Amino acid sequence: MQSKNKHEVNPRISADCVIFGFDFNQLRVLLIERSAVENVPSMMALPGDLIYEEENLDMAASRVLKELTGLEEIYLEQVGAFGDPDRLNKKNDQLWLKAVRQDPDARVITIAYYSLVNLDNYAPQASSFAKSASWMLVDDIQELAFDHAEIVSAALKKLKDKIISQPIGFNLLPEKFTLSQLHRLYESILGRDLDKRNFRRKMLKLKLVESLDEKQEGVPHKPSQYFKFNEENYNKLIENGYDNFGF
Amino acid sequence: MQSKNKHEVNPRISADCVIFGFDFNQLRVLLIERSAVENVPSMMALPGDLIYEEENLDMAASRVLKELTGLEEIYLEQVGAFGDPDRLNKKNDQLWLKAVRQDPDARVITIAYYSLVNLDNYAPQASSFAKSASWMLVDDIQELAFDHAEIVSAALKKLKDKIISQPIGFNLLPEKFTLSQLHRLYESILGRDLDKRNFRRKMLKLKLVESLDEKQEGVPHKPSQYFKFNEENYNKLIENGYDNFGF
DNA sequence: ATGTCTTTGTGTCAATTGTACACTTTGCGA
DNA sequence: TCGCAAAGTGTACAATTGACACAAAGACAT
Repeated sequence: MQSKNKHEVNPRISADCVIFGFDFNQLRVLLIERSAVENVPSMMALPGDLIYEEENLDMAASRVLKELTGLEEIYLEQVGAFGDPDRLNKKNDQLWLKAVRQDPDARVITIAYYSLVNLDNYAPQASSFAKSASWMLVDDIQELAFDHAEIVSAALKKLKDKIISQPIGFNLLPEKFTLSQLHRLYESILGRDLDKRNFRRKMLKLKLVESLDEKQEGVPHKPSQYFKFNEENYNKLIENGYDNFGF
Repeated sequence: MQSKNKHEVNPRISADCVIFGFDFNQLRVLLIERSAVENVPSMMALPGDLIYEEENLDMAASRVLKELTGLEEIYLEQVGAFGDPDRLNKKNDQLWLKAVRQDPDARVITIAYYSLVNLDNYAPQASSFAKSASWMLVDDIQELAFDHAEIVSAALKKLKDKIISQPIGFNLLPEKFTLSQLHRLYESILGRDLDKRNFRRKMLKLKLVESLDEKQEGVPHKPSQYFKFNEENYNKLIENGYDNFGF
């Protein structure tokens, strides 16, 4: 590395979080509403914050997550860094920054993360940026503030890649769940239909799920068996070098 | 995002490159020698530089790559951001920074990239940091400056994941190559043996390689057929949603 | 010219995995 | 008791994987 010269940039660094949740039917992302200012209407954005001095990048992302959802020890994975010089330069983004920020022209490089949370555990927090957070359907997301739509796409792509090689989907479900729910979860992440029988066969053969002595109650149809994730078998599988859950 | 407060950090941002090459037998990484100062012996490090004002992250990595190798339009992929507050705090790293840098205590967050180059095209450049660059065997890399060993590991992991789903390995080879070379390339990246016949069968069935009317000459054994990568068929394959080259 | 050396290049068979597909079961509620 | 809605289940065929061994080509040395 070279010593400092006039070309070098002195940017601010933020962590932005793509927080995925699953409503038992569709995949959702927790977005916050960026306030309206003057002629700029409000707009959805990813939660995020600048990184603190004593923090590493993962800690910053965890902090954002905690402030917004109250959750800790959540599955979290880095998506990557987004740092185009003009990533904050769309017209409305500029107007908004000028109205709100002390240094609206500062370059901001963001480190993006995605996390998987169980919607049941989500309790909206009264943090400064959580004024109006909402779980948007991934498929409905249109325009977002800054380059956040691009970040969501990258996060989703990463999630798709990951979920076919590691059963991280369990993080989106409660401890007990039905195979139909798990099936629907995989379909909604991958964006395509999966054969029900083949899906079940695979999950059961790998022994990643374990049947509980409990069934659904009060549903107007045949009640479903509950299952739980078998972490022990999962660890055995990956120890033995198995890394393809292949859908 | 919130407005600035005393906790926020004002780091410098660099791009570091893990440049992979293949010597037809083993996978190598291009490292530079960090100069010795006072009581700190010289040490190998990744090439990198701080990011300039008008540059995006990919451009910074390309620039580092060009300055060191003279190469442009090279396969380049982001590994991720490395930003632990203490990533520059090992004792020797601190001493070195104090001897060399104007602001040795500045926090530096680095965006790591890996790139794949064809060793034949490599011509050492006389850039400021390229004084003594050398292609080290990946398997021989021991201690590196800062957290660079960790970055190399992460890059290699990413490369392994990628190469089994996309045939990016061709970037490490000249235009014409033999199937044995390609075979050995996959083995050296994945770190395990692959059955020769099964490997050839798969590559040929996918039509990713195309036989040329040319054979090796002057080798003291049966000469090998030359092949080239068939990009057209590759594009057809991925258009049709095929994403598993599966080794 | 003959033999040796080294690497290339090739086929088959069994096991596993993927894929397509339809009907019965269960419990609720009308 | 009937209808409804989702759960749960098996089979047959195709495709892919994985294991395995020997002949062919050319260079070189004798």
